Amino acid sequence: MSKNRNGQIKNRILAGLTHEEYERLAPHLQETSLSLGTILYDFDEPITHVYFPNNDTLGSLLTGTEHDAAIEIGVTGSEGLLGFCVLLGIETTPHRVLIQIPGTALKIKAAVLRREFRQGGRLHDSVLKFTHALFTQASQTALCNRLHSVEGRLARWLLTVHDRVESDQFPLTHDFMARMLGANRSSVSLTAATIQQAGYIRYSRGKLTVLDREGLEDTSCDCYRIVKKRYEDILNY
Amino acid sequence: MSKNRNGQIKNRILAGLTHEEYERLAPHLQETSLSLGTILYDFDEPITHVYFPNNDTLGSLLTGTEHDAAIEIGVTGSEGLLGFCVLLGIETTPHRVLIQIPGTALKIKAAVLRREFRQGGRLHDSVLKFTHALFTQASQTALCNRLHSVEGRLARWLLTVHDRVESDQFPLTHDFMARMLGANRSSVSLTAATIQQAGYIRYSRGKLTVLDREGLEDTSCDCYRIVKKRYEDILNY
DNA sequence: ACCTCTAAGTTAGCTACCTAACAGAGTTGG
DNA sequence: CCAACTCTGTTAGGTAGCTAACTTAGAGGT
Repeated sequence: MSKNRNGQIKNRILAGLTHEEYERLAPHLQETSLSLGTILYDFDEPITHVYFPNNDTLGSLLTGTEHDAAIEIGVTGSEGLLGFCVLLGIETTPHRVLIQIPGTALKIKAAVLRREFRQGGRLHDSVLKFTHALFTQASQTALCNRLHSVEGRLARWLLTVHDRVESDQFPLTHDFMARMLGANRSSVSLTAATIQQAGYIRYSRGKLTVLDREGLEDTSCDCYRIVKKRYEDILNY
Repeated sequence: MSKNRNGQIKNRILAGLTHEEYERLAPHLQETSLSLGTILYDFDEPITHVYFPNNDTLGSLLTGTEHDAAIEIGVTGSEGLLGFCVLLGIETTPHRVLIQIPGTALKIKAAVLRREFRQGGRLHDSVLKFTHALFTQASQTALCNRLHSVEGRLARWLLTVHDRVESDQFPLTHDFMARMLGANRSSVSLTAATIQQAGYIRYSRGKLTVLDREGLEDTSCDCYRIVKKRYEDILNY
């Protein structure tokens, strides 16, 4: 259990709580492992539990319609929490949340967390800041989806994922990336091949390795840099 | 001044406050008229004042980069407030906010509003619900920008604007719509002509009239309906 | 009545990306 | 070791919407 000593808490929101706040929540936090592809929440479903990802885990927030495949509007790792919107005053979520990089998280009942949130302390403030950061991510994605090429978007996306996991290698197929980006699988294959030929990444049958972040940053559209800067400013990285 | 009697308050957040809350804020609220094209906030600028639009006024939230023109990620009318993110724990905004339909709003110092927000009453809860609603709007726009045609997006956008103003007619040029949608002006002109020929709208030199909402709803992508439903659920319309 | 501006109509040519295949290569399981 | 499956490579053909013009038409000012 990553509890008790603050240094061992792998989630940044939990790590930022006061001792008293943490002690109130600790008895209710339960370490859970989240496997690849798990759908934690789905559109308009009620949220009963909230998850604080550790720094090996990544969740994707997706938006959809009845006729379209769902596409990603943002990702959350150990800098935030999954299911945040249950704290904003409504019990359902407008997003599907998918475990993109498997790992562990601390799970808590929504009602318990809401009670602590209502106290208005550090938890409250951190959650609102995180919400703000995630909002900027979604906003920038809206622009990016409209104006930027598959190549720029793919590089941005890889950097965003890489920032949130411990390893340079993670499980990822072209098909999955295409679905997240709302692009065609063949377009992603062509683009990924280009990026691989440039030596920035290597991949094979669902395992992707980041080799050259600088190269990816040059390939990415500006959105990566913009969102990263805002995250730093808002969350005091 | 739309003060004192609750029935006269044209902004839904203010109208939903308790009598005590409203009385605390009232001395600090100042009615202001906002003219077309005013930029209330710009990227990464500090927010000193927050605005509660009356139901004749509409603000656009834009996202941008250095190299691209700014595009819209959502709109806010009398259901919300402009400058909400100053309440989420950081003084700057990631959005440019532009007055799209001119009208009036109640203006208040950010510091005063923040103090009331921290009390944790109705204002607090309403602002968070509004934030949630706006988040769903931005998320859906991210999908819409990626997957839907100019025609669907334009119809969606017209309905979204129309929902938030009193009149069927409002000032709007093709060029402006194109910039909001992140589309080309000529594409918008072609599409607008089609919609006009169908009898759903009429326009001339910057004045647009909505003639047939049902027609527009048929032309729009699903995003309009989805976001409208979520707004109703979240804000209890 | 004329000039100037801004809004909207229109067109030709281009391109990034999509759709829809099929092929090959690695991986897993019986 | 073979079958079945998953992941990636690749290609041909189509198209929505872009770029970049030029044209036409109201509206306002002098």
